Amino acid sequence: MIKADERREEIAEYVIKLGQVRIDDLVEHFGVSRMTIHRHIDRLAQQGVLRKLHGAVTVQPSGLYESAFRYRVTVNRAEKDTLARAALDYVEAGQVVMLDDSSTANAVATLLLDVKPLTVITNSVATASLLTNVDDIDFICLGGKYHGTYNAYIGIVCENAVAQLRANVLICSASAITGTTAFIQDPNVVRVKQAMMAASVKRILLVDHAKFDRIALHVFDDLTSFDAVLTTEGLGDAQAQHLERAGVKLRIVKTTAQ
Amino acid sequence: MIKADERREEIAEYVIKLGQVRIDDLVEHFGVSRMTIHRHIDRLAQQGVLRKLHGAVTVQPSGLYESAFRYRVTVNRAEKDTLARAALDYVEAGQVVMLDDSSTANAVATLLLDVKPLTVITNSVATASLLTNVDDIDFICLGGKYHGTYNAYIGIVCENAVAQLRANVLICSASAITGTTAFIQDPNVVRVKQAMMAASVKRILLVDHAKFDRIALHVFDDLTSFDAVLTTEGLGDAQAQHLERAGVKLRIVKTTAQ
DNA sequence: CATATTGACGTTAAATTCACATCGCTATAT
DNA sequence: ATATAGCGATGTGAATTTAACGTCAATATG
Repeated sequence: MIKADERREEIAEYVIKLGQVRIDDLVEHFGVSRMTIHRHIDRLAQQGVLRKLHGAVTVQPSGLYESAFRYRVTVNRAEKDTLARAALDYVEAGQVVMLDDSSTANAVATLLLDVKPLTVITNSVATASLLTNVDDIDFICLGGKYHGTYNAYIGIVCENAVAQLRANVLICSASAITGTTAFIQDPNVVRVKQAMMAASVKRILLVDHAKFDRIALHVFDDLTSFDAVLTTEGLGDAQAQHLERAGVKLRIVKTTAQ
Repeated sequence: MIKADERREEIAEYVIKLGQVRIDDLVEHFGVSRMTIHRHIDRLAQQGVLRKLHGAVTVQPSGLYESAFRYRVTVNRAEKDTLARAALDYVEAGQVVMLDDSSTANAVATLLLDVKPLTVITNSVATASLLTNVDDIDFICLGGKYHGTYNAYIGIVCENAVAQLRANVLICSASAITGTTAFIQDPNVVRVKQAMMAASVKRILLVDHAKFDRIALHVFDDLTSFDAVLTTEGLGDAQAQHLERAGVKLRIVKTTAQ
């Protein structure tokens, strides 16, 4: 288990060093079976470190080191993946999808690689580097002032850019939920997200259950504004019923053992 | 897929070396069918590396292939560095600097890391990843539709973003120069660059001498619109004098042996 | 008109996935 | 202490999918 993680890290470093490597080279270099290499790079690709081609793997275009070592940090990855997979139900090929700068939305982006063709819009740098140079995905980056804390572009430039666009569906997250209100910590981020809400026909909110009964500094929006609020198991039945009575389109996604 | 990539690279090198090659020669030289050669060069032409004639292929006449990211030749690296170093004379700490998506401007960005504090604006993905998370550099990314050929964001979203900003100095490049006119291959790129011109107080153009006496599809601007036009040694004296008489603020930068 | 180019289709070779077997380790019960 | 059940990582070979290329007919070009 630890050994596999280390092996993956070795593979990632090797690929990052060479930029692009053939699968057979990896097989030879690491002296394991082709199947094992596939399993490793599948996982690395899912984490957004590498990209799988046919017969070869490449590194993600930008943010190399960062993403190379980010895959260790993976907080709540299983829950994020679960939510992300469920979010795919709201996306169809050919649509315009807007993603915010949350790590949950980034998880959705990795899955969107299989829902082509698609136009994707985001202000997240991590998501941007996932989606550049993907065939059959038109990618539009929302510019703005770079903010390292969020690894995203925000500010008035970003808000104005959003206002010029329209998406079929917005997939986003929030910092905290209390009652039927979603909160965000940073006021500038709130403005960007609100602009995204206004620019999207359908709006999906992804929040793991741990975000409930907590507050953050700024009000983002009411849960009833969303066409679906997806959360993970662990929300009390009473609370779930209360939300549904208040008109929230709640959907509790069961964690799928995979 | 990887094999085809390598084959395409071979073809590109072969054509670049010979300048112009007949399709049948490629068929014979690589020992594959005519259809396959066509498919390869179609893709290379789409990437802007080659140009298709009837029965033959040539290299893209305007040096566009330099910016096709995979084929960005490192031959002119020294000249770009020379120009970039000279461009630093026009930047002071504390200013707002705008950079276009040229590889020359990207070279400037690497040097800007030592001129802090600074605010930098660009639409180049390569430059963006250079400047994120640098202390004392405020970075603003110009969003827009991602274009893999230039590895940059362009389009109307980008133009509008530029229009919201003002920079002390713009540092940019062009595809080709004829007389006192600077050209760019892609019309959408032209619009972004023109917006950048309008948004900057001072404008600096960096072009190596090989760009002179060549044309590209679209007019960018007149050389007299720039506050300085920097180029490398190799421009004829007569031509230099002619440009200066026409009012171009020309500066020929000597290559520093380093 | 001759030749170049494109498009549709089939073939082949290769890569990838899938189902299943094995191995090694750990935890737990006897 | 030993046995053994469980889990994860790995390997194997067949089945499936995908990419690359060639052929030929239809179309476009000079």
